[in-house]
Amino acid sequence: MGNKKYLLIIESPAKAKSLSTYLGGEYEIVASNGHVRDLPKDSLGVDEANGFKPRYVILQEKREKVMELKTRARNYSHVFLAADPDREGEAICWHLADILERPGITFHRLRFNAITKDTVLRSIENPGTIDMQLVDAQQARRVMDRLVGYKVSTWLQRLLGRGRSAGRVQSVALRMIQEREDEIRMFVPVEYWLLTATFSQNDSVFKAVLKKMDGSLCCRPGKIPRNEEEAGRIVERIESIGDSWEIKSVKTREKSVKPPPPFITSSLQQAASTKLSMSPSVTMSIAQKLYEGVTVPDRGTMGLITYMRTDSVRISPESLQKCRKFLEDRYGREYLTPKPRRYRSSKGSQDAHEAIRPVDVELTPEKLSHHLPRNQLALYKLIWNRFVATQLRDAVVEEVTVEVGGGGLTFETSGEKLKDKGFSVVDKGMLRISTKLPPVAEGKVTMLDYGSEQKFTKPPQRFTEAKLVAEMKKVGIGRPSTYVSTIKTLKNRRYVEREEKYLKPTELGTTTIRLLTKTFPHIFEVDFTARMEDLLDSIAMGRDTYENALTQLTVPLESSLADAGRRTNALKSELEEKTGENCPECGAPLVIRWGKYGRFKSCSAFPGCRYSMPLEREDEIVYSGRKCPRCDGRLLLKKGRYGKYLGCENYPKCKYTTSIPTGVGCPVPGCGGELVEKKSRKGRIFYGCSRYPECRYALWNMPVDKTCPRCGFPLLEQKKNGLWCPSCKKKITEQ
DNA sequence: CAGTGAGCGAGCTTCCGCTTGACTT
Repeated sequence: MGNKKYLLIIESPAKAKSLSTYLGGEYEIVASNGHVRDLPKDSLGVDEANGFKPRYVILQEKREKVMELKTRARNYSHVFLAADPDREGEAICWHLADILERPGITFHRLRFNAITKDTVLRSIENPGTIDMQLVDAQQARRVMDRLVGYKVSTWLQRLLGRGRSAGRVQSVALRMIQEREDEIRMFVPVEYWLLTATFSQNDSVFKAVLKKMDGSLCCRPGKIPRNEEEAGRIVERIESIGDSWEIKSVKTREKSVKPPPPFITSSLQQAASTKLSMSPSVTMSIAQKLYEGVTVPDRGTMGLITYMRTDSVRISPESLQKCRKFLEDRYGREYLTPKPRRYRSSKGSQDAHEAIRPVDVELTPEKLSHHLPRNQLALYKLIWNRFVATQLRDAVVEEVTVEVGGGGLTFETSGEKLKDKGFSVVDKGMLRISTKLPPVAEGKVTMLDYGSEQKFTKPPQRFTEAKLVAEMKKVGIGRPSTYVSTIKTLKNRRYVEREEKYLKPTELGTTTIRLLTKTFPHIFEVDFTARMEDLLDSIAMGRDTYENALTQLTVPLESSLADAGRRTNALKSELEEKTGENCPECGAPLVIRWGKYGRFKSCSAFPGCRYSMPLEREDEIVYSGRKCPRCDGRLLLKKGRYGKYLGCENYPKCKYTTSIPTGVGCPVPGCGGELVEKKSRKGRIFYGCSRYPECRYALWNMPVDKTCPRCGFPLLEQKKNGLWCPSCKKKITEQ
């Protein structure tokens, strides 16, 4: 205390640390660690009859923190509240002021959206007051989520057992996963054929695809040829043309490619997923470490990146200047864009933070390479590259399109060539270029070869976690701080499962979302959140009131709830599957119902009769008549933490387990084992020998049908080395 | 790149959004 004059409260401890370097000894800086007060957990906490008045309680886990804040605040008559300059931040400030209020204390609201000395000092010279309209908008958001969440979850639990949940965000996310699944299921592949030919001109050889026949497009879905017969007829026509093929045109077109915008939470998760195979949750925890900082020799401990939970692509002017200076020194002025390239944030963005960028461009990934763990370095590099690329000039790609004609048929091929590296000078991988074409010119060509290929249109892919986040961001549900936890909730509730890296709905998930969309058609759709956001904006702008907006928003909810209440029993019996069996105790029909742990067989006379029986589950299915090699018991298909496996029926007497056989023998000569499906610690499926650890043969994909040219040993396919012989311990290059 | 296992249940837990450490899953 002593020399301190003011108390300043901010959300994050890491920000508190940086602030203390800018503000002199007059300020005592404390972090609130996010929200400190919320609606009570164990009751609705909203007085609907009284203007939706909320009742708040101190968060259990923040009791100590609030005590600390109160004690500290006692020493000051001026308290600065510096939570993020957005809706949630405003509410945090108001809750804090409400808690710390006492005679003789004055609160000042600070708003800065980048932690630089300039912005912080400027905002401290012009402090404001708490914006109650913005606070009301947040309260309306909070209360609406509570009303939807608790009321619908309670109803859902009557149908599907305890623990089930529904919410404005999670249920729409589940719906997106389900709708994608439905599309895949409904998908009808369309057959089409590609007619290809290889041509040569002087020393150049290239492959082209038939594109037009007698002036109309072909070789694509819905066009001719649609089957083998039609393809055959075109092949005949190609043959009849003989050697009168000619390159009709060689067109070149230059296109410039802009660098992608700097990272925000969702795009960082997406890029880390595709380029580094990191899940969104892993990405966020690594990013958190980079943000909190690492110790760099000679520079002490410092945060390496700006805040990682952001939806803004804004870049602070200071860092922009520094970045451009750095790039000028490194690559020369000509590599820079003439004017700084700026990006505009999308609609619905709250813009409280900057984009995710390196705090100091001078700290290049190379400089840090010995001070960071590998995964942190990889993520930092991704962020650093993406940031500096924004200030570099466009790349230029030359696209060459070649048309070969003969007798009414036109073949086409194209290739790309990099004319100007532009921004990709920092990382080649930022630009994807298709293959080059050899040099050709208009005039005669020879057809060396031709053929036809059967193709089918492909169904859309399931969402990866990162793709789901990208989609949520696109439609405006969820926030940077909640993307990961929403997915986690869907998994915890057993609504979705991960298969490989893709999300798919479980039976429970499908049942749940069907019930919800049917019963609450206006709540669990993307438009509901959009409408809510519009109303929240109106509150913030003073065009509407808290109570009015909530009244409007609860109309569709209440009418659906009333309807749901009336239909509960009907829906409940609809969900009950008949078994055709009768209860052994009372003779009433047996039905399948949903319980806490999934479906089970129950007497329809419940609660009069309490007979119940577990369903025959997957783990009770005998797996293809295989016997346990230790005790001759039957092997059962089980589901464990690491996926499916086979276990002996005599468990726990016999603890034999093995993985799922593939029916393919182990290729190691004289081994006699069989390849089985396994899951690595990271969850990836691979195939290994059933005689492990005596035989250590293993591979990522199903056996490659190749043997070592030196010793005849079956080859492994390795990501790093390609084909690799485990016997010679050498990399094999294919001939 | 290598592990795995319970016998319940049908109404009292559930939401979204801010932040990090917390110990026993």
